[in-house]
Amino acid sequence: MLGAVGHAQRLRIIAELYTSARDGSRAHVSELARRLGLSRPLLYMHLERLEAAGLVAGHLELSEDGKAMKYFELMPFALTLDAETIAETVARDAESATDANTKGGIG
Amino acid sequence: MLGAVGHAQRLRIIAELYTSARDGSRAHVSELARRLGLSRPLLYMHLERLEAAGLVAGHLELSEDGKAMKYFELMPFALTLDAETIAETVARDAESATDANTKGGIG
DNA sequence: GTCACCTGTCAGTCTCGTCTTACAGGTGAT
DNA sequence: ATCACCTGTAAGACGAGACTGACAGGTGAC
Repeated sequence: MLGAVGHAQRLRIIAELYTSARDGSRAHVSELARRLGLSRPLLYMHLERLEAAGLVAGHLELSEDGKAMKYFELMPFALTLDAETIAETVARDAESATDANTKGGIG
Repeated sequence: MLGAVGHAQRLRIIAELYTSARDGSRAHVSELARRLGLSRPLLYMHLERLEAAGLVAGHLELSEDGKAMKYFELMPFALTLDAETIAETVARDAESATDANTKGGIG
């Protein structure tokens, strides 16, 4: 997930979604792309990454005139980033990786 | 800085430095590389990045037998990562970028 | 001298992620 | 039919970053 946040464009996307939600307005993908100055395919890719990390959620809606519009909204998230937390997370990941090897090993 | 943390190997390095410090022991670069299973040049690169982000600090010492040893220690850091913080940071960055263009422009 | 340690850096490779271009499909308005 | 919107995906260019191997230099022990 830190990988998802570790990129300037993605931070800009989060910021834009945040301020939009703050204004009470929503933006579909194309509109968002125009505001951020990104191409749509590129924005799609970033949104996929953010969605995979659970930071945003998108759903397709039909507007009044019948056009399909995909709206994205920000998911509430908060995590504290310090050395201790990182150490715990890494240790946990190492354990589960070992488990996977132990239990479901090929040999 | 999120860029520095947004990589698995770097998280492992931080975790290793943290647990080492917790044990009261220190590790020089070569020792660290062996523990993590990384080549020294690679570890150097990651440590540079972490040092540039202010997460670690390294200093060269002379051991009893006169050998040069470079020790790295973890700097205390903690940051809360949520949408609001990100939005503020992005806004601030955009401002300072505009300032830079306004003030120090070439033309 | 040779070996086992250490630091520090450079040149090159190779993978991954970013980003653009282009396509295919759907709707309503003119 | 043509235009202006929208979604969604695939192919390829491109560059940054990760990673390896080799090198130069220093120390103490045998």
